[in-house]
This record gives sequence, structure tokens and C-alpha cells, in this order.
Amino acid sequence: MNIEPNDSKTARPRGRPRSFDETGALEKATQVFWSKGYDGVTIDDLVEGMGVGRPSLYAIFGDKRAIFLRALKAYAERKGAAATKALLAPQTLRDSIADFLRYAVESATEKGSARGCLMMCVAPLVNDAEVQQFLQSAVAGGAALLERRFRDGISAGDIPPDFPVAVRAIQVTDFARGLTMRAQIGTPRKTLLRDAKEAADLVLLPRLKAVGKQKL
Amino acid sequence: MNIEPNDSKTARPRGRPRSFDETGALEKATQVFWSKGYDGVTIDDLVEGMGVGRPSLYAIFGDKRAIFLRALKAYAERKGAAATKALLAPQTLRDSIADFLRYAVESATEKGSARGCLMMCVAPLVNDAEVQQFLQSAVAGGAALLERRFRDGISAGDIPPDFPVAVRAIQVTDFARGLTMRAQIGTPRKTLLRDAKEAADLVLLPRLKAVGKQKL
DNA sequence: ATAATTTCGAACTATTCAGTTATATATTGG
DNA sequence: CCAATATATAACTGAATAGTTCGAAATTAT
Repeated sequence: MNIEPNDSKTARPRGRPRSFDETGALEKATQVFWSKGYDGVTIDDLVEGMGVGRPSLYAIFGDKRAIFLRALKAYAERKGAAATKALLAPQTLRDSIADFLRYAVESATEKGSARGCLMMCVAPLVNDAEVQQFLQSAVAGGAALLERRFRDGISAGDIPPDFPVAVRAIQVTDFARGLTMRAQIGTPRKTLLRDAKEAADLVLLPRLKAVGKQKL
Repeated sequence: MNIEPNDSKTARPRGRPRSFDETGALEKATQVFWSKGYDGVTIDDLVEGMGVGRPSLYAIFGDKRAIFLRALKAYAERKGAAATKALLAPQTLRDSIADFLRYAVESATEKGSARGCLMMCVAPLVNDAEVQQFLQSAVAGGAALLERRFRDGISAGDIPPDFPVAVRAIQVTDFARGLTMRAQIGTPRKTLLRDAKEAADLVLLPRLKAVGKQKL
């Protein structure tokens, strides 16, 4: 049983060829963890879901923790790249923020995949220092990216120079988290897309002048 | 070993008295689930954490699922009552919203307890129809409560009559979710309290007039 | 062809875990 | 004090689980 397309260039290694693709197996592992949660996953779940035999799984990927870490990092890289693309595409600030949140909703409500998000809904419950540290830096990175986009918006004149970029960047990420969490518990995509749009509108509102704020 | 205060009135049942308090044991179960996640908890964890012997645990509470359901419902009632209190206390709308979000942050960063929230961070991962349904109604209830508070704010003149109450109510809950999730992954309470304050400010901003909105 | 190398498939082992059972203990009622 | 009742403690049982071992299979190098 040899599945490999064997892309010409790569000199084939010596022994029996693998019956699976390493990257593909990791993506399948992501789905397994995503749908069952870290602690809910057994090695047998991974064996079945990844299509990799038990001994190969241990030899090539290591134990559950190691598999999760690799899956998480690969997942974060994919999602991060997509989010960055949505955010930094040449368009108005409003469209960038709206696209960012829309992407969050869409990927959290994709058909064929578990709902929610591996990084927001699953990984935070993993009781492991390296996972937690990775999450912290991912969160910080996302906020930093958004802040940068807001600053570009000031340069472009889309928002006033006194726009509170740091605060609003965090607020966008909090909205993304809230929307994603609701996706996980079954809120329909349509509802979330509407809410994402409203959220984008809200975070783009400029500060009220002091006199107006007093009234509240 | 008899711990019961035995509050006079209650006629004592016949056999050997229990060495634990049922409500207290459930609160301890909440802590166990909260800190380890549903799937991460074993019966032995509950036996140790609740201070209830194994056979008594099965006889009185049932299996893990039953314990979780009772713990979740009791927890939701406590938190819901506290949030309602913060929200409906006689004060300005701004203070109500700010208190609501502040309470969310404080209870998600309490010392001695796991960080985050049983309903937002743990329960969504439980693969059980009754749990999911309970969460959905809890989410809807929270949003309805906030919407009511916003409407009262219109009556009181705190916000204009065209204030988008439904949208903003959902946005407050999304912020609460985002803040809670960040609490779980270790964001300091101080940071979150600041962000909660900013979030309250943001959701109270009135809609921009059409002419202003065009510019963005 | 044959040897060397790598993976695959299936079975094995020790451990952990859920749920139960048996016996001892504490209490009420007569 | 003795019977009845309810809980506590400890040990037991069968199933699930993690990680390993071993022979068969597929491939390359000679």
C-alpha cells in the first residue's frame, strides 16, 4: 500500500515507504483534538483519526502531548497567516477589521470541522506550561497585529489621530473570542456574521468628546 | 466523625449521619471540574476533592455526568444571581455595565479558585446534549438581562431612544467571554479590570449619525 | 537475487479507571 | 440493650488505556 505521489525531486529514503503524509496526519490530529478536547482524546482516537499505526505514531510524532503541541503550532501558523492576510490586504480599515472578524466566525463555523477554535476553546484547558506560554504569545501577537493595522488607519486618515489604538486592538480580539465561543456552543453562523459586522462598527467609533461622555 | 451542625429543626434521618455537606461537596466538585476540565477529572479526583467516599458518591450524586450537571446548575445559579444583582442595583447604566464586567473579571481571577469560568471555559467542551442546551439558555438569559437593563437606561434618559439595545447587550456578553478567556490563560487581573472599564465605555457609545459613519 | 533498512499490523503488558460489593461504624427507635 | 437503618472504609472486578515488542511487508542498495 503506497500512497505517496513521490514528487520526483525528493530522493526516496531507504526502507518501506510511509503509508501516510506527515503534514496531513497532523491536520487530522488537529481535528481529533478540536472535536474531543485534549483530555477526551485517547491514543486510539489519534491512531484512527490520523490514519497512522500505533508504533509509527509513537516513533514519528511521540506521545499525545507532543502530537498536540505540533498540531497546535501548525494550526496557529495557518490561522495566523490567514488572519494576517485578511487584516493587511490593501483595503479600508473598516473592511480589514470586518474581514478579520468575519474570518474568525467563518473558520469557527466551518462545515465538516468541529465548531469553535483549537486555540481558544481547547488549548486553554491543557494543563501544560509550554501550551500556556504559546497561547499567551499568540494572544499578544494578535493584538499587536491589530494595533498596527489601526495605526496604519490613522496614517491613512480613516480614523482620527487620537484614536485609542491599543485599547481597540484588544477589544477586537475580545470580540473574536466571544464570537468564537458562541460558535462553539452552537450559535448559527448567520447570527455570528451579523454580530461580527456590528462589532466592527463599534470598535471603529471614535472616542466621544469629554462633554458628551459626561452625560452618561 | 460527625460534622453536621444539625440545625435543630430538621428531624434527623435514621442511619449513620453523613460526614459531609451535600451543597458543600457540590461546590468542591465545581472546583475540581473547573481546574481540571470535564474529561480530565476522574472519579478518584472527585472522591478526594469532594471529601465523599466512593460508594456514597455514587449512591447520592450518581456518576460523573450527573455530578457535573448538578455542579454546573448550582454554579450558574450563584453566578447568575450575583451578575443580576450587579446589573439591576439602583445606579446609573454606566455603573451597571461596568459592575457587570468587573464582576466577570473578578470572579474569573479569584485567588484560591481556578481561573476562568466553569460555564464559559469548561462546560462548552462537554459533549452532552443537556449541557449544551443549558449553556444556550444561560447565554440567551444573560443577553436578555442586559438588554432589559439597556432599555431601562433609555427610560432613565442615560442613553438615547434609538440606542441599539439588543446589539449592545450581545456585545457586552461577548466582552465578558473574551475577558474571561484571557483570565483563564493568565492575563493579570489588573489588566483585565482596565479592559473591562474600557469595554463598558465602548458599548455605551451612541450610534454615529449616518453622515459621520460614511467617512469610515 | 539477496541483504539492509524502514514501516506496518497485531498482539502483549502493566496501569489506570469506573462501578460494585462486603464489612465495619454510627445513629435512631423500641 | 437490641434491631433497624444509613453511611464509611476498603477491597474487588472487568474494561479501557498507554506504551512496547515482534514478526511480516515493502522498499532501496549491491
